Amino acid sequence: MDNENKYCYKYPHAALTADCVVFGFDGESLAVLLIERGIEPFKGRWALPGGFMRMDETITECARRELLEETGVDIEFVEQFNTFSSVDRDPRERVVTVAHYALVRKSDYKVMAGDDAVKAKWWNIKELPTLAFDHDSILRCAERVLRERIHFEPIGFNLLDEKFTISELQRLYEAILGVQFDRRNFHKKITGLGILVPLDEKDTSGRGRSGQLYSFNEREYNALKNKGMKLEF
Amino acid sequence: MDNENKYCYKYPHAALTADCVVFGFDGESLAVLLIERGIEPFKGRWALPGGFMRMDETITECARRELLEETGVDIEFVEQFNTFSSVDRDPRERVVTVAHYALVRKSDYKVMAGDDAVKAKWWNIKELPTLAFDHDSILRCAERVLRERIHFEPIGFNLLDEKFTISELQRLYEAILGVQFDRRNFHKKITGLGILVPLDEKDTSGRGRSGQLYSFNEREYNALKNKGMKLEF
DNA sequence: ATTAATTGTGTTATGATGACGCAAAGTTAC
DNA sequence: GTAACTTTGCGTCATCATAACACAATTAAT
Repeated sequence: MDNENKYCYKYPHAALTADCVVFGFDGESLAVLLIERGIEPFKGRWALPGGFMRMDETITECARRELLEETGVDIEFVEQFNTFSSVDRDPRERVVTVAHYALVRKSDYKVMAGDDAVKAKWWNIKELPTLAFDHDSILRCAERVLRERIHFEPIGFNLLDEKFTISELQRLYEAILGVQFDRRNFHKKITGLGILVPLDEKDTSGRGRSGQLYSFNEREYNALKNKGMKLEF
Repeated sequence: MDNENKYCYKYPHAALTADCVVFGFDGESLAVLLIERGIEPFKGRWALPGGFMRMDETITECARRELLEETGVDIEFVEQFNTFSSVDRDPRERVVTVAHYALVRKSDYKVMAGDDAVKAKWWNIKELPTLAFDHDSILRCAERVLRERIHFEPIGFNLLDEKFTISELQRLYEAILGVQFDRRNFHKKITGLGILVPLDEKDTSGRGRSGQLYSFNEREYNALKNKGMKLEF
C-alpha cells in the first residue's frame, strides 16, 4: 500500500476547500485581499486566500484559518455565499470550494504573506489582475452578493472606523453600489433609521465644516430588527 | 489492500452530498417533499431527498439526480442556498452537504419512492415530522431563504399552473410569507408590474364572479430586468 | 328574482423619496 | 483679520408608492 495515500474510501471523494473574498475600505475605494501563489498549479498567479478543510473544523472555520495562515489577517466575521463545483475547476483533483466573504477596515490589519503564499496584498477593486483557478468568477459573484446584502444587513459598518462621519459612510455605500447619492437625502435617511449614535466629537480632518462623528450601535440595531421594524439601507 | 476502500488520498477527505428542499403548492398551503429512509443511519425516519456527489457532475446536477432517483421527481430549476458542514452531522463519516431548494406545482409530479427511500410523500409545511440528520435546521433555513428571495425573483410562478388567477397568486404569496394582503391592493400592484399576460379565458371554478386568467411571461420579465427596471413583488 | 360570494376599479390619506435652496461652521489664501 | 472657498446640517417641495376603504360588476346557489 502506498504510504503517501493512506486515507481510503469505498467511493471517490472530492477535496473540499474554503476560499475568502476579503473586502477592505480605505475611505475612498474598495479593495480585495489577494495572495500570490508560491506553488503549482498557477504558481506566480494571484488568487483568493483559501485552502483545504480539515476533519475537525467547519468550512467557515477553515476559511478563517486559511486566511490567517496565508495573509496574517484574523477576521471574526466570515460568511459563506456560494459553493463552486465545476468538474474541472482544479487541475490536480476534483475540488469543490465554498466561497466566503468578509469586510474589514484596511487600516486594522497588517498583511503578511505566509504558508503557500509568497506575497499578500490589497488590490483596488478596479485594477485587478487575472486570477488563478475560477477565482475571477468567484470574485464577481462576491461583488454581486455584497451589493445585494448591503441593503438589508449592516455589514458595511465593519468597513469603517469605530467613529465615522455620515460622509464617510456615504462614500462607502457609493463605492460598494457604484452609484451616487444626494448628500442631503442620504444624511436624512441614514440618521432617520435610529441606529447611529451621535458622539460628543467632530471630525476636524476635512477642509470645510467639521462633520459630526457617529458610532454604530449594534445592540440598538438588533433590538429594532427583533421588533420587526423594517430596516433597509 | 482492502478492495472495499480503493479510493485513496494523501489527506483525509470529507464526503460531499447534495440535499433538496422541494416546495410544492396545491392552491391552499405549502408542502415539502420528504422520503422515508430505508437504510441506516436514521432508518425509518423522514429526511430530505439527497445523496453523494459523483466525480463527473456538479453539486447541483447531483441534487437533481438524487431527487429523481429517490422520489421520481425531475425538476429543472434547483438552486443551492447554503452549505452545512458541522463536524458531527452524519454518524457514518465526515459529510458536508450543499442544500438546494426547488419550487413546483404538486399536481405536475407523480411521486414514487425509489433507491434508498421506502416512501416518498408531500408533507404540509405546518405538520412536519422530526427529520433525520440536521435536516430540520436545513429546512428552516430553506424557508427563510424562500421568504427572502420571493420578493426579488419570480420563483413563485413555478408553483402555479400555466394559467392562474390573481387570487391564486395571492394565496401563494400569503402561504410563503405568512401574512395577509389586501386583495385589491395586491391586484393592482401585481398587474402593474407588467409581467402578467391576461388570457382570453376566465376561471369559472369558484363560487362568485369568475376571475381573469393570466400567464407569467418570463421573456417579458427578463426583458424588463435587463432594462434595469426595479422589480419587487 | 334574490342572495351571497367573488372580482375589478376607483378614491383618498399617509408616508417615503428625490431634487434642490440656503445658512452655519469650518479651512485656506491674502 | 477678512474674504473666498469647502463642507455640513437642516428645510422645502413635488412626486411616487402604499394602505385602507368604497363600490359596482359578475357569477353561482337558492
